[in-house]
Amino acid sequence: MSDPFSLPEPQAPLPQDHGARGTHAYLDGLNAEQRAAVETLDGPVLVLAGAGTGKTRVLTTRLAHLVDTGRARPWQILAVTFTNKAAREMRERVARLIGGDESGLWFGTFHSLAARILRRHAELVGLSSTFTILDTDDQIRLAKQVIQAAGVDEKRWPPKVLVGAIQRWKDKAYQPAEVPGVEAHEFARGRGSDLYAAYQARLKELNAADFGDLLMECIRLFRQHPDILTDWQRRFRYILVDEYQDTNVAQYLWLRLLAQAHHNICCVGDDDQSIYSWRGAEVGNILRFETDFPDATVVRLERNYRSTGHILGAAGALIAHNEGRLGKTLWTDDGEGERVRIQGCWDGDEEARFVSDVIEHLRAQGLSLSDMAVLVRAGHQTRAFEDRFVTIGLPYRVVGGLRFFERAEVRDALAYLRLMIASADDLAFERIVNVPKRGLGDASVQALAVAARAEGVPLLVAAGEPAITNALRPKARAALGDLARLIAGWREALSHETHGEVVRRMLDESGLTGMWQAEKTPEAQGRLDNLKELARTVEEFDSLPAFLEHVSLVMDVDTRAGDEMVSLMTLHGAKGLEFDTVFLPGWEEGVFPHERALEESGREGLEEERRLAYVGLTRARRRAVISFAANRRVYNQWLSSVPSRFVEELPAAHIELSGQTGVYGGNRQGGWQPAGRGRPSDHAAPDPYAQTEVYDRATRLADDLSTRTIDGSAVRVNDRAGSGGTAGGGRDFAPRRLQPTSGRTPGQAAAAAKAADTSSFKIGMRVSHAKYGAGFIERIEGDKLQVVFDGVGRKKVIDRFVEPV
DNA sequence: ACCTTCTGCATTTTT
DNA sequence: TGCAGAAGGT
Repeated sequence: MSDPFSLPEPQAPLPQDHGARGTHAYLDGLNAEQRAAVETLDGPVLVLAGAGTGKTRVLTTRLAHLVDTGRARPWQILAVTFTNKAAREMRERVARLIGGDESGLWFGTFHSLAARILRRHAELVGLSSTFTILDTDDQIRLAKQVIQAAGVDEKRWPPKVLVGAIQRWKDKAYQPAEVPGVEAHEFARGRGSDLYAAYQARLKELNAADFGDLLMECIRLFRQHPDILTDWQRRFRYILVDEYQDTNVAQYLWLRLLAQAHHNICCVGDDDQSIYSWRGAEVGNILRFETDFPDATVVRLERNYRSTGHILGAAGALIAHNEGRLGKTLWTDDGEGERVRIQGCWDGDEEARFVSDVIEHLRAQGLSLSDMAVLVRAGHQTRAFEDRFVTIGLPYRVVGGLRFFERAEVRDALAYLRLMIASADDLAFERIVNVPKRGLGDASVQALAVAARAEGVPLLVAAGEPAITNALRPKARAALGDLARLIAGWREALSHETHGEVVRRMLDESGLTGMWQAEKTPEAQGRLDNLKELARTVEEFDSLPAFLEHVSLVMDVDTRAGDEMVSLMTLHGAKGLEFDTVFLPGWEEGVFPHERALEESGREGLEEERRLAYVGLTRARRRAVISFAANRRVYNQWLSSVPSRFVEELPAAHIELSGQTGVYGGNRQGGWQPAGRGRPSDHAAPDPYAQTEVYDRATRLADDLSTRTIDGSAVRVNDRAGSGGTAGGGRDFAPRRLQPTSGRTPGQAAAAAKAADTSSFKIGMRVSHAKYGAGFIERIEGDKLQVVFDGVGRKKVIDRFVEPV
């Protein structure tokens, strides 16, 4: 990886055009539309690329074509993606196409590219080129200080909310003075923009930028310094943008500034997959494209290479319920394939059981777990599936959950590193001043802050100056002095030791390692491992600043796919991915579409939810399985719900209903097999679509619950929904709250207690599990064990999946 | 200064 | 329900 602060390379003579159209091998196999999108090199191009229509191929081929025809050298091309993962993948594919010379390409996310530009000219926006990029924690801490300094009640106006408001303003590229009065009024009765201004001022003092600043300050730079803008415009002769439907106003302005001289901008997007409006994305940017670039060529990619006919049919019919689309109809040459399966379940547990049954069934047919994914609306929904998968020992991976660089212990270590690089990073200092504990509480830090402010120096500098800390207790003075000396020592060591060595030394000498070694909790080992991993990762970078830059901008760590595991992730996280089999649970009114989306954004919100459903369906290559539950335990309460309206919107011709027919509509189906596979061998797992067993159990449960714990409204829901002949109880039924019970029924509790004796496992016993490794038993309930695994934490497993160690 | 208890709160999505 | 942050006790 090259130095993040380096300039793009100077221009070099262009190679000759390799010849007439069509002689380029990489163009073979493109369809006519794709080819048009690739070969229309000059002028603005808008590619409306439906799901699975070869969008990435078009983008990468176009990049290769630009280089290959000699229109531009790699470093004259700016390629912008929405995620780091997309950038990585595309870079690799381009490298393959153009044979390795892709290193000069300016390839990355909006934020990383903007940061790169901003570093070059940081002084012009009041920063130095070594400015730090704040994470969310830092932002909130800073907002809190600003709120306190302004004497605003932080109970009524929480820092988190201010950060949210500032972020939204920055998404629209509003400087503090530009925030419209109405919006400024949203926070603290009109003080919003003042607080925003104070926040910005503080950022400059800290020589720091938050995420939104990267773009907004870059725009300010371009606007205030036309000569600099012109340089960059000349530099980037061609611009490519991926996922254009997800760009916000600031990103749009940024692009427009860069492209307005030559108009060689190619944007690829799909209005039907716009799912980030809540984060400031403007679908309108797609519509505006043709207004701002009147001579734009518009190419539609509608031929789908991913999914079967039934899946496309279902998805297409669903999305057709949205208004105000640009309008595309995906089609395929492939066969119809299997219909989209729709399964009603009694409750969330049954739904998880159902999904895991189907997965095992498919696995028994020889399908790979890595080709299957469960896509949920909200992160917490993965939990029910995790519990189930752990219970039956099914390997899975949660994608996009806790991220490495967001763990507390990693952030602490990073704060130390930041201080080694930049003394002025007060936020980092505050984070670690008492981590590990060194007897420096609030009082001491406050006193230090006062003294530092009086001297006009950063906290770290003040801590190291006895003359400044003389007002503090001797003990605190000594502790601060030690801390400052330690950090100074590491910084000095950077000049003659490798940064990897220094980082390892820092972990030990700071006491971070010792702190976690001393901790007896089961998680401690995992945290120590993370710190080791951090030190190892640091060594992959040329320098500490380069590493920190990477951390701030690329929060993810490449999760090794390909393992034999089911993927579990949110619908948002699944954008851009594809799987043979996709499970879409939780299709219930209130959950999906999400109640809050409707409350907050009305019809717009609904349409975005529908696009999310569309994204989910179109992830599937061969099989999509939708499910919903009639009852769900939310917190402490039972919530009864009706199927999502999206279920109803799927045309009968493309779907197949099954299961839970007593609650929601006709039982039309017996068993099924995956299409195109061999005959069912001896069923290792029961065919989950032959649902009589589940149905019986559900009916028993229904009787049980309605007599014991559910009041009349639940029975009404069941009756009403059950009388309908179709899937879906209708959009008229609002979710109904049922009488809360205290966790479980008395019968269940008694049964669990009784069963506890019969196990051969004992509390406190060490056991090991295929996925989680070793741990000790904390609780026993029948055949279920609650085990605290080392480095993983508390999990419930079934006893036959663990062995005594 | 640190630890415990308690309350009160939220539960959408994240570069 | 379960966590995070605040208050209160030692």
